[in-house]
Amino acid sequence: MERQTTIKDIALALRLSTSTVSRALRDAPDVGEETRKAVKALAEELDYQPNKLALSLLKKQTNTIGLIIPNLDYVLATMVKGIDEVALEAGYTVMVCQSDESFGREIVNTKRLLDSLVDGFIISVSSETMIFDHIKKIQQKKKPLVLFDRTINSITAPRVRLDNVEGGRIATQHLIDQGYKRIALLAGPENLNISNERMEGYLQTLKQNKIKVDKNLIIHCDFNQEYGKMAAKELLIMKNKPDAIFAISDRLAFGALLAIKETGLKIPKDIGLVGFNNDPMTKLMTPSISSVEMFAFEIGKATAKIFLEMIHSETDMSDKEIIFKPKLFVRESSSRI
Amino acid sequence: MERQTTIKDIALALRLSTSTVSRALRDAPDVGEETRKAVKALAEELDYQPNKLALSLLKKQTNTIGLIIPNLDYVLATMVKGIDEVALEAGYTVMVCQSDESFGREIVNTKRLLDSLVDGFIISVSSETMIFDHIKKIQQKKKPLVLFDRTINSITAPRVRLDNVEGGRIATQHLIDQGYKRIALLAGPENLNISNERMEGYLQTLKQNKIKVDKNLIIHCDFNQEYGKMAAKELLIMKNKPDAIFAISDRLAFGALLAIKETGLKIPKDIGLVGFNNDPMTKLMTPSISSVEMFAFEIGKATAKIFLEMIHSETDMSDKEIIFKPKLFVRESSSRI
DNA sequence: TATAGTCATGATAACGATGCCGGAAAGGGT
DNA sequence: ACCCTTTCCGGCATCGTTATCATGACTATA
Repeated sequence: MERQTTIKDIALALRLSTSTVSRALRDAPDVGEETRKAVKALAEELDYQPNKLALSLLKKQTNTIGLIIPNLDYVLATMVKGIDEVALEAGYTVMVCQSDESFGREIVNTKRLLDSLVDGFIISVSSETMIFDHIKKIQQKKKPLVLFDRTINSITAPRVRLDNVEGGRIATQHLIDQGYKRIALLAGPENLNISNERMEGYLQTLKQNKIKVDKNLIIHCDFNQEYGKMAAKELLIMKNKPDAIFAISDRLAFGALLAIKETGLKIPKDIGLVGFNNDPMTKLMTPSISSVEMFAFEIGKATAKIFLEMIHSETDMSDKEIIFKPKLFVRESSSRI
Repeated sequence: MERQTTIKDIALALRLSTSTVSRALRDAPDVGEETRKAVKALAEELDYQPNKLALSLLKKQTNTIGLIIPNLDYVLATMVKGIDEVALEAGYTVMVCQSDESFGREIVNTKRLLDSLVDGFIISVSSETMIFDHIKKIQQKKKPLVLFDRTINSITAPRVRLDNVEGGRIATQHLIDQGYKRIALLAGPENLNISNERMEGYLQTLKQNKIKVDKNLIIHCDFNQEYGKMAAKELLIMKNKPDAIFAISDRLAFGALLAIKETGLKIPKDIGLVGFNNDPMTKLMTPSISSVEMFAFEIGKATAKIFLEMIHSETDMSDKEIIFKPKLFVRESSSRI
């Protein structure tokens, strides 16, 4: 590791004080025109780069955002891209940590990021997370915190998310409109808000349409193809089996698709299927799968913007909430009219 | 942002010097048993966390790895996971930057990471990158550098990658074994090693099997479903069209699958298809797509391990190269015997 | 009893940069 | 000739930590 040229080197070479060099480089007013030029020329020549560590230590600011996410699937990767784009633009670097859906790792991650003195946090919690002490600790230290996608009600912080209830609603209503009567729900982990909200939309819509809710048609499982397939199989061997499945995530829908194919049922004639996330893969499946778009990239960008606002303004934003409206993309898997 | 408790606070409270406190906390030998206990107790009480910035400044070491990748698709996300796991274990934090397949952004990213004084770099280049000055600059500064997946021949640095020639070979041989005669190649961007190596395997295998190479059957395009679909269409409207397609990545294969379906050709009877990466989605397509597994997670882990070795040992490792052997997973899209 | 050798601790410099204060030199006005 | 302002620059403290050296007290040894 080569020694970096420092302000001191320049000062020494030019017989100036470090103060003057510092001022010259930052275009401060109190510097003679000639010295300024000389300093800049030498800095250029020696490829001088200010040492960010020294600056961060002094200013108590690292220009770094700690981002904690449960995994890197299509949706999250897209959100990360949005966050990254806005953050970079504003001169911030993002440190991404995957909790891998594990509560323990999420805690370790927050601790590490806290230790490395990030300026703040952007978090989407793991599916295991039910205790929030680690998140409260962030707030105790008065670090800016924004929650996104998988938000938490018991934490007071700005949040950016989809209107998941509405998402559940439009998906369910669409299935009803297509004439499906017994609509099953492949729900996600029970403690996640996004699961419960989408389920809420599902329940509301059934009620509005005077369809009785059958609890046997609701199955909770982790966001994973295999589990999706198993859960769907369970549904399909029921005596009074569903004629449609609303999967709370496309990955579950993919699993369900496999299960349905194995039973030999025809989609969308015998059974309808709607997913969630609008993963590009939904278009490619046979049949293509209807899905709810959640504008992941936009959510990412909005999240980063709020974070930056929080950093730069002093006003309390803890009750700020940005909610995106979902949009259903209808494809073959649910078009039988 | 709350003021963190420092070593000075503890020293002041206990009427000790900062030196003593520092020693006590680090379990250095020259400290009285009682003072050590007192210091540790107070540190615990005040929730003292050593300031990493100050340490980094002093030690000229940030325990941070700069990771530059072209995107976050399935393969890269998996590799990142592998890198992350090993790095975290060793006390390193990874700063992930996406170049988004753009040469310009790759340069900006290296610059930023260089500025933030990461301890070294792990890079997989963008598909646009053909000039490597920014990478050479990293080496000039004597920062450890490991290339992975998409490696570069003209840069002397340890690399971890798949045996892509072999990957091309087994895919092609498999198609030949299944009786396909006119095998087309959906190649990636022309300047990427992985493209050319997989193509090399394809060409070698054709020759070994005494099949004449038809250049019209080779189409280069970016890693993107849409392009894959377009390219495949081009192939399928040829007068003397292929009876099999080997796509250099699963995303291209997905596109090709769509194109084939639109023409009404039957897979695998009329036309065979093999992809690359063994994306979990290949299993879910109808028909399921044969694909070459590239052990992304293992490549990620190996990459991080080499990086750590480079950091910790002084020996020159620039000629180290770890090559993983690919494995073909045969599925419906190419099983016609 | 003098001397060397522990042991526990303190003082100081250093990492690289900035911010504040103070001072010299030059110039202008009366 | 004096004072005041402006211009330009240096010195010092600071951020939080560790490393090195110095110091003082006490113990063991001859």
